[in-house]
Amino acid sequence: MTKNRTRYAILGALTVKPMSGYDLKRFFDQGVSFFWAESYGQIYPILKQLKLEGLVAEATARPEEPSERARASAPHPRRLPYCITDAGRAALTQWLSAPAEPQARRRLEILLKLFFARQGGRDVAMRLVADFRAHHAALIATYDATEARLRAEHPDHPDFPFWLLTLSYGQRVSRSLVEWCDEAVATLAAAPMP
Amino acid sequence: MTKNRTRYAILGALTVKPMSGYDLKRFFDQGVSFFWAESYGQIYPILKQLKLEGLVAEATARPEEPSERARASAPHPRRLPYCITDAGRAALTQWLSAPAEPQARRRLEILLKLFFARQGGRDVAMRLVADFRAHHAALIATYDATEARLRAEHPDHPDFPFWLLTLSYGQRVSRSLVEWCDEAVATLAAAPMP
DNA sequence: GCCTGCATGTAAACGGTTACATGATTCG
DNA sequence: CGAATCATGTAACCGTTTACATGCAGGC
Repeated sequence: MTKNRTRYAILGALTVKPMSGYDLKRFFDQGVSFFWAESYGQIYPILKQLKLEGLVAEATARPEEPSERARASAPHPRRLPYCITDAGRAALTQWLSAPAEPQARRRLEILLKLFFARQGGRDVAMRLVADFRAHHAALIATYDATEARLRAEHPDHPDFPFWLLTLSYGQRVSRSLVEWCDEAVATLAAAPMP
Repeated sequence: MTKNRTRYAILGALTVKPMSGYDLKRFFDQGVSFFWAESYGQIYPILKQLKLEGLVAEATARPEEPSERARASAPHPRRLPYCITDAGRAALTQWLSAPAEPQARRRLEILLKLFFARQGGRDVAMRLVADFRAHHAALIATYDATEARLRAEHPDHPDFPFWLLTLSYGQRVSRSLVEWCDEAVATLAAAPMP
């Protein structure tokens, strides 16, 4: 319907495996946090809504068959996982087919600050760039660590090549930005400042 | 006070030259749109608020001295420019000194789609990447054009080096992403897909 | 006078985060 | 038992976009 992308983030996550709201939060926090984040305030209401629309359903753990009474004995359904339905898969692939909007919000605070950096003086600008450089250097380290872990643990997962691609995106961008920081330091050192 | 960055975007813009709300909108749309955007719904209310706080003031065009009666004869003040005050400059430099938050929102739709791209099939993924590549190739062209225009028209502006730096950021990132797209195409071509 | 564009503004809706409330479970 | 943690949920708030309302200026 709308341009709500959280719906599809959840639907996509449920193609990996059935998950509860809590699981989904962990998935976003630990799995894809560097390019996508969700909060409980989004997850639970939208999960409920997706259920109403029939795009997800309560998972009836096929292999273990938890039995009706076991389920009924839990008054407040704890950790009830959802799975994606056929209709959900259809909605997901339809969204996948639509062109991705390049970037929802263009707000790069570092560039806004640098654009006006002459007002703050050279030292302030230098520290700004140094912090930014350190941030991306640290990001590269985590990307590399994640890649190593992935190659060791899930080299045969069918989605493995796609996971590597998202990591590669982060690695390339952060490497570029480290280089950009070095350029910026040189420029700032040479620029006439108050 | 808060983490409202629009305030500082406006204050910073007013260090370039005094501007009205309309001018500010054009400044963001035409000047820095690739890394910062603002809408009227933000600009006018915050401008009013900044005025109340004494961080900006109605510009009393010093050089031309529009005279009291000329100003009074305009019933609805048309295109009334604001300029930054000393207090405004102080607030701006204070904000500049604070470390920049790396990235407000982490939502890269292209990566979310690619992460689940196996669900959509190879062709869909390929087109996704192709569109993304075309987008960044076009961006690079506009960056290069802007850089050429800047070098021709404002090579002596004191902020010129900083403007070039923001452009360089965009150029480096988009060039990296074009390369990433080529990697992605190769990966997708080789990956086993439904 | 009338139309088009300039300019200022605002109301409503939206997407999202934060902080809190609540109950259930586990373990010392 | 009591404390910590797990898990679900929600209300309030915030920043932002969108769409619209208004009114003035200049040209036909």
